Amino acid sequence: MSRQRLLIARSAAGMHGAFTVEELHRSAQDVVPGLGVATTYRAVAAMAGCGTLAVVGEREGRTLYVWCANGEHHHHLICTDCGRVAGIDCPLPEGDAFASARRVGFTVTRHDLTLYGLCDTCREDGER
Amino acid sequence: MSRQRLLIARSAAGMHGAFTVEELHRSAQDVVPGLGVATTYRAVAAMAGCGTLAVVGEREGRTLYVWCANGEHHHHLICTDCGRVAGIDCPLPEGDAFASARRVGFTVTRHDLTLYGLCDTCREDGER
DNA sequence: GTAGGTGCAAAGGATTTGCTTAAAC
DNA sequence: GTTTAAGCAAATCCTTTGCACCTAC
Repeated sequence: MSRQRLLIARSAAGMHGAFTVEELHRSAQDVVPGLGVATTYRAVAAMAGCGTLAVVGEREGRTLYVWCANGEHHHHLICTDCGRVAGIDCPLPEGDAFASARRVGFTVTRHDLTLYGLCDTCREDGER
Repeated sequence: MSRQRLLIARSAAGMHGAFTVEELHRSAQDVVPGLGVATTYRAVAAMAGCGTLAVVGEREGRTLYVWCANGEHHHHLICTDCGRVAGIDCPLPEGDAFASARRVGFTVTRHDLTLYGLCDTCREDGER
């Protein structure tokens, strides 16, 4: 692994909440001056491919990612105000989860779930 | 509502499974020769805004939509082979669904869930 | 040594926007 | 009559790609 990829990964791990490629790139440039955009895009693609980054929606046309070292199956909860992210266990009931899927003849192989809401800080700010 | 929007909506309703804007546009052009791409994009934005269309992922950089006349809260199950779509009830347990969310101080306001799998036809084709 | 990564700049391509004309109500 | 949308083309802008050079192993 190259120095750049390592430092990009470290920057990603240090991001607060969800981020765009552009934001990650800016952050990584603090540590790697002259870092090319393409390099960041390629690093993001690699990390997304191996599950180290996860897509959690988009903001104004830009894909949002989160650092996601935890390899277990889980989902993300995004604060719609500040972008803070929390990982949560899969809340889908195990066994008969997809009864309605079976009813229509489908076999479920994968699912994407993302929760949106307000973190405690932003909720309090809102009430103020 | 203009003739074009009506016919675009009708085309969307008639699409088999998930579709891109481009595919919808081609389909709508069969009924509205000379239809502009921008018109289709604007119609899609309007329909997505009022919930008549739902986003269900993407294919090669193009956003995938499904026709979604059912106003009730529900989710979609997409066949990864043929793109066929089935609407399903929300499988998230009502009451204590988001215990882990509360545990991290979040209030959940919204969630996106999309299931992927194989429809009966494609599963049988695969086994053959 | 060689396979994979980097930087730069140019290309690609989906989506949006400005503007004028035309249809809806 | 006004407001809303259509159609066309140009612009936008995120993302990818080609290429020559360099770094990791």
